[in-house]
Amino acid sequence: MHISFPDGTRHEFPEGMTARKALTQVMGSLPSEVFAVKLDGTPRDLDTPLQNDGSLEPVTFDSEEGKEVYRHSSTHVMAQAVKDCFPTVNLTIGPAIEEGFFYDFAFERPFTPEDLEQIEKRAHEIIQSDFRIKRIEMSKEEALQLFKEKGEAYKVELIEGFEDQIVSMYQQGDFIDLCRGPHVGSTGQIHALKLLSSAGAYWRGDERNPMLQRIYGTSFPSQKALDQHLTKLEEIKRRDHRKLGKELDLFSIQDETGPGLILWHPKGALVRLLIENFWREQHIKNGYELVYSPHVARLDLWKTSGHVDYYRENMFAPMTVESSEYQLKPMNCPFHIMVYKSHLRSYRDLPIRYGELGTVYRYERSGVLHGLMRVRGFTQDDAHLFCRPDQLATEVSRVLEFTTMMLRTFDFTDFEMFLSTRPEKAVGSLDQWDQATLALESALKAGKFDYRLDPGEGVFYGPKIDVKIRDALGRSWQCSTVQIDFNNPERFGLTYIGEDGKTHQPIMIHRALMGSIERFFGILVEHFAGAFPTWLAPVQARVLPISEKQRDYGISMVNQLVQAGCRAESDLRNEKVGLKIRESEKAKVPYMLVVGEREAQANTVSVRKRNGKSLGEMSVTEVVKLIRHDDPPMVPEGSSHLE
RNA sequence: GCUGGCGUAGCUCAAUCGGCAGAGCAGUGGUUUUGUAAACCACCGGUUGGAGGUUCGAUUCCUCUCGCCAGCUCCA
Repeated sequence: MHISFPDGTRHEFPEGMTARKALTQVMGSLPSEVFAVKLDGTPRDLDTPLQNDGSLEPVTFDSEEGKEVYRHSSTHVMAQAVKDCFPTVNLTIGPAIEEGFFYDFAFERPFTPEDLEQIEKRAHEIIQSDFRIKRIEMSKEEALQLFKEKGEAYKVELIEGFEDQIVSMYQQGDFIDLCRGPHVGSTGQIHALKLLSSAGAYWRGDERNPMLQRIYGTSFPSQKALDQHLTKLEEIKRRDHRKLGKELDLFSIQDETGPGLILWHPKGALVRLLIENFWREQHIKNGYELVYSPHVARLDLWKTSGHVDYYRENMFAPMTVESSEYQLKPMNCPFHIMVYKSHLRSYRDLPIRYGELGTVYRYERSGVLHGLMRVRGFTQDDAHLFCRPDQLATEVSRVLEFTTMMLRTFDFTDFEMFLSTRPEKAVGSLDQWDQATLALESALKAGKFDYRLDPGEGVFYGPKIDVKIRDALGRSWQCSTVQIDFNNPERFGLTYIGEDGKTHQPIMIHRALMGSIERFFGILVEHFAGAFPTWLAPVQARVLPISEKQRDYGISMVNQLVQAGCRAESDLRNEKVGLKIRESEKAKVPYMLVVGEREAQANTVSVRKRNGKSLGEMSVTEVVKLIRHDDPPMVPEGSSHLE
């Protein structure tokens, strides 16, 4: 039997030798960080017997597969600990997730923080005991018998759903769990484990099923790596846009106004205005025409568009006005369609691109609302493109290009693209869906964008490309979306006159680059930790006189800056400059301009950046240059606004 | 919507077993005239989210309700 290794070597082994022994032989000794293997590319236990020729490579925490195996074993350790502490719990499922793991237990009450402490302590003991983790295979009948005896009803339900007649289990100490595997060799290979939180979760994710008690945790190969992760969690808390939004006085959501409805305070509103101005400018440059549309419309319009049939659960209830029903808009598309329909269109007119910062209202279940990220009233940076079939791929390509340019301007340079295909609840023929999906795919390929498939995640009227961005903490957010729609042109009877003099149906593209302004703004706040780049900072410079003697000089500096187009203000309070600096620092003002006796004499200001760096004395003209330097889109591609 | 936790001054948070609701910051008035992340003094500030109940007495216990937080489901 011949086995090849990642270094390109091939070795011969007797049949049935375990992967562990084979690796040990080849590598001299098995490094302690190796806890699993990949056999022909599939993760397996170290003790998997080798049966045929194939390839073998060691698995460590450094790979995605490795992390998954490691966390999966971690959750088994946690489950064992829970069973030890609370023998009456029933086991359900416990997978690895992106940054850790969870396990769902059926238990008569929620776990308290004290319970978690106790469980974590027990988990550490289990790790100390270094139990060998053994794979056991048995027939479905035997497995059912075993879990029935143990009273593990959920496990029985799971096994009953299996098609295979052979079921695998993993055992460590006296703990045995149904599991596909693979796992690390022994519990001692989990080095740093921490339980993070507990919460309710439904069995099989369905709210009609019983509520289970889920415990979240994470694990790392070293305490240091775990600590780093915990520090990052702290950083996420520190940057929370809800916290910063309050501290920086950007926006509020108030009980009296209603949940999920945003009040933009002057500073937040100014940042939003800057974003929107940039957006409008760029759209005009890119061949879009801007339109406005009302916030309500006759319900009939939404019947025609299909929203009443396909989107009702997300719509506010209709209202009756003069005995006809009106609907608060959940989307902008029908309006743009009506603008298109207001004229007879020629093939020469296409593509037509209508853009609007359109505010929509959607009913969201109360439990899902979250700061600016998930709200009930928000503004989409929406556009609808109407084009001929032969223009479709080009238009999608242009949109993708425009999207990445826009996102780069806001310091997002790391994108992931997803192609979403037909969902179960959908309109239109399969043929139309195939055509549209193909067009999106060709645009992705033309732009040389890497992308992944998201099967069944399309919108009811067509397939889409979603763009996710990665923020400064490596979290990904979905903002941009490009959706093809064959359906609405048909529903609304859209036409254009072709070269042949006959009527044809245009294809529609729905697209948003930032998605929702509210959400995008929230993402920006967290990405920059509240320290907006100078071009977006609500206050770009604050003049700080040392004493009241420089009051007039300070005022004249501010006036000059404002005249030159900078957003500047002064802090003339009877306070020490230390306090003024502290407060400007907390307000994340990019430039602090200290003026005292010396500066007033020399007609300069002393420039201090918000990162604490001093740039020395400068004239106002130089400061203006400094501030205007990174106005978009003069920012060179790929450069970061972050300090 | 569901499960659990929480709701006290503009903000951040105290208040023992049910016994006069308190501090820092912010605000206001004054003193100080200040050199790169907090000068000092005084004052003001509350229907303890709302409604009901138990009690001699409720921030505290109970019921309902609104909102927030975490998670589930869903999603821009």
